[in-house]
Amino acid sequence: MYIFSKFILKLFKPLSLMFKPTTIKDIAKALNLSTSTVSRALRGGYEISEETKKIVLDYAEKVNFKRNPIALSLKERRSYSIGVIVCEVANQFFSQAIDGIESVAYSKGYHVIISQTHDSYDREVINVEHLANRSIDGLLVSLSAETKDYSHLEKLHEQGLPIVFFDRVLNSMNTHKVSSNNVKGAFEATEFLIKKGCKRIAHLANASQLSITAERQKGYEEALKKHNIPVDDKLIKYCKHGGRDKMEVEIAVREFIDHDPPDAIFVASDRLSTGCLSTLKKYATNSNILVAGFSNSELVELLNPSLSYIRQPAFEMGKKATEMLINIIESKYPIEEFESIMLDTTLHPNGA
Amino acid sequence: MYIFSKFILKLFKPLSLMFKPTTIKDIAKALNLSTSTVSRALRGGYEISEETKKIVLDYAEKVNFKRNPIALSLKERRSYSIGVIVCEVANQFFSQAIDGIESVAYSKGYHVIISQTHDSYDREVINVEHLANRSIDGLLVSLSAETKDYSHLEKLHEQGLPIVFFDRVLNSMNTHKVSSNNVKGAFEATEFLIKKGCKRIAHLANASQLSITAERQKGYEEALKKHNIPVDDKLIKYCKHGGRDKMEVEIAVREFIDHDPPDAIFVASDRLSTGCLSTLKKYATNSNILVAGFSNSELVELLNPSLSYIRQPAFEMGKKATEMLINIIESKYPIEEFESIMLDTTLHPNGA
DNA sequence: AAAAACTACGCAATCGATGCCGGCATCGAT
DNA sequence: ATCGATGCCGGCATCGATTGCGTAGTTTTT
Repeated sequence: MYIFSKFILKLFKPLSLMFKPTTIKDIAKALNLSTSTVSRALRGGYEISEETKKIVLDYAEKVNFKRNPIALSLKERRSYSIGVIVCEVANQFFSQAIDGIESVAYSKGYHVIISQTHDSYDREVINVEHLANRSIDGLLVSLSAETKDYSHLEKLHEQGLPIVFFDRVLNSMNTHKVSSNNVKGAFEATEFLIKKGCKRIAHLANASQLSITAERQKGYEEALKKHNIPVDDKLIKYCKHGGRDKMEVEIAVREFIDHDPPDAIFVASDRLSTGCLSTLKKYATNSNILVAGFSNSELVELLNPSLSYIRQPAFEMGKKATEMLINIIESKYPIEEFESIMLDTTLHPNGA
Repeated sequence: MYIFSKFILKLFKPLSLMFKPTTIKDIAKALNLSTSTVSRALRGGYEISEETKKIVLDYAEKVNFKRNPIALSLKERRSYSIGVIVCEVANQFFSQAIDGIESVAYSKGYHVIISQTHDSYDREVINVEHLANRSIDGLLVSLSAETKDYSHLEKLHEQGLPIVFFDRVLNSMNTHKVSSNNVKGAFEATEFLIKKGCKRIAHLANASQLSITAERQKGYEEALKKHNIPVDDKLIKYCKHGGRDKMEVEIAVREFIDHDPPDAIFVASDRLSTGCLSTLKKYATNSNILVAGFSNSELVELLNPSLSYIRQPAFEMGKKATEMLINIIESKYPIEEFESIMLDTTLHPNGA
C-alpha cells in the first residue's frame, strides 16, 4: 500500500518534473570523485590536478552538463537578472531602450525581465513587487504616467535594491538617472514651429507629475518667451493617463481645435503624438495645424498628417542606464555619489 | 590575519548581497519554533494548531516575510516562469500577443520572460539555450525568419520541455500550435484587391521556410485562381531576413515597380508592409499601386500611402497559446494528442 | 486499565553547487 | 630520520523552504 501510494504520487506530479538534467553529483558518482572535486575542476580550480580536470571536463562535455543557475542563485544570493519596468513594449521608444538594455545586460551575463505597467499605477505596484520577489539583482524603472505615490519603490531602495531610473525619473530618489535633454528638445521643437510662422502653439502634455512633463513644458515655455509669445494656460492640456485612455487624447485635442484653434501643436510624447494626429485627421482634416512631437516610431515618415518629431536616443539611454545599474550591483563599496546623465535629442522637421 | 582577510572578503562582495531578507528560519528562531512548523503554518497545514498558526502568520505579516522563490524553484525543480521567443517586441503583433500571454500567465502564477531574436537564427539559438538554462517550465515560440535548423528546439522538446508554437509554427514538431487562418486571410485580402479592379497583383513574402509564408502564399494563389488570374512567379518575392535588413525589402519592391509595375501588392507581414509603403513613397509616389498586407499596427489608419490590412487576433493567440502551454506543464499524464488551433483574421479595407 | 488513535510539533534529508577545513600522500630540507 | 611544505582531494555545512517520519503528550476506545 505504501509503495503503491508513492507510485501514485509520482504519477500525479507534473510531468515536466520527470526530466532530470545531469548534476554535478551524477558526474561525481560516474567518475568516482567527490562533488567538491568536480565543482572545482569545472571552474578550473588550481588545486585540482590537470589530469583530473581533463577527465571531469571531458565527461561533463559528453553528458552535456549545464550548471543549475537556480541552485547558484540560492547559494550566491543573487540571480544575475535585472528587472525592467516600462509602460509598454509596443512603444518604440521603450522597445529601442530595451534593445540597449539587453545589449549591455547579456554581454555582462545578466538576464532581463521585462514588465509592463500600461501606465497604470496599480500594475506598476504589482509588477514591482513581483519582480522584487523573483530576486532580481537590480531594477531599471521608467515610471508609469499615473504614479504619484512612490513608496513601493522607496521601500525597495531603502532595503538596498539597486535602482536606476531612465526617461521618466523620480527626482526625489537618490540614485542614478538617465534621461534625454527634454528641455532642449522641447525648446528646439517649439522654436521650429515658431520659425515656421506659428503664433498660437498649443502644448499637449503627459501626466503632470512626470519628470518629462515638467521638463518639456519648460522648454516649450522658454521658446515662447524667447520669441515674445505669451504663454497661455488654455493652450496647455495634460493627459493624466499618458494616453492609455484613447479618449483623453481625443478630448484634449478637440478642446484645442473646436474653438479658436491654434496653428500648431507641440506634443510631449509618442502615444500622444499619434493620438493627436488621429484626432486631427478625424475632426480637422484641412486645418493645416502643424504638429511637432516626441516620437521614436519608425513609421513617422509615412504618417499623414505629417509629424515633425523629436527623437530620443533610446538605445543609448538603455545602454547607459544598464551600465550604471550593473555598476551599482557589482560595486564593492557603498555608492554615495549618484549621477544624472542627460543625452541630446534630435529634431526631424517634416511636412509642408 | 585570518580575521582581517575575512573582513576584506566581506567588504569585496557586492553590496547588494548585504541586504538579507527575513527567512523562515528567522521566524522560527524569533518564535522559538522549528522551521518545519513555521513552514507548515505558513501554508496552512492541517497539523498545526490554530493558535500557533495565528502567531506565525501575524509575525510573518509583521516582518513582511516573503518566501524565497529561488529556494522553492530549487526544491520543486520548477520556476513558475515561462519563456517567450519572438522576433521583436516592437512589432505590434507580438506586443499584443505578449499582452495576451501575460494576462494568462500572471493569473496562473507564472512569470513571463521575453527574449527577442530580431529574426536572427544565431540569436534564436543563444536565447533558447539561455532560457533553457534559466530553468523555465515551458517555452512559447514564434520562429525567427532565418531559422531553418530546428535542432536547438527539438533537443529541448525531446528532453521533455513543454513547447507551444504560435504564429510562426514548426509543423514537423509534435506539440500544440496556435496560428491565425493565414490562408483565408490572404485569400480575402487578395480577392479584395481583385475586386478593386487589380489584375497584376504582386506578392511580397517573408522567408520561404516560415509556415506563415507558405500559408499566405497559398491564399494569395487560390484567390488568383478563383478569378482566373494566372500566378506569375516573377510577381512573388521573398525576404529571407523577414525585413530585418531594410534594404532587402526596398530591393524586392523596386524590382516589382521598376519594370512593368503591378497594380497592387499583397504583403505578407507587418514589417514588410511598412517597408513596402516606404519604398513606394520614395520611388513611386504617384503610382496608385494598391497595397494590402498583414499588419497589427495601430497607426495604419494614419499611413500614407494607405494600407488595407489584415489584422490577426494577436491577444487571443497569445492567450490560447499560454493556456495550452500551462496545460502541458501542469498535466499529470503524458500528452499524446496535440491541437493546432486556428483563429480568424479580419480585413480592413482602406484608401482610394 | 491497557491499547489505540490522534494532536502538534521537531528532526533531518533534500534540491544543486560551493567553499572552508582537514587529511593523506609525497618530496625536499635539515 | 624527522619535520614542514606542498599537491590533491573528500567531508561537511550552507543557501531557504519543504516534507516524510518519528515522537512526546493527550484523548479516545475497548
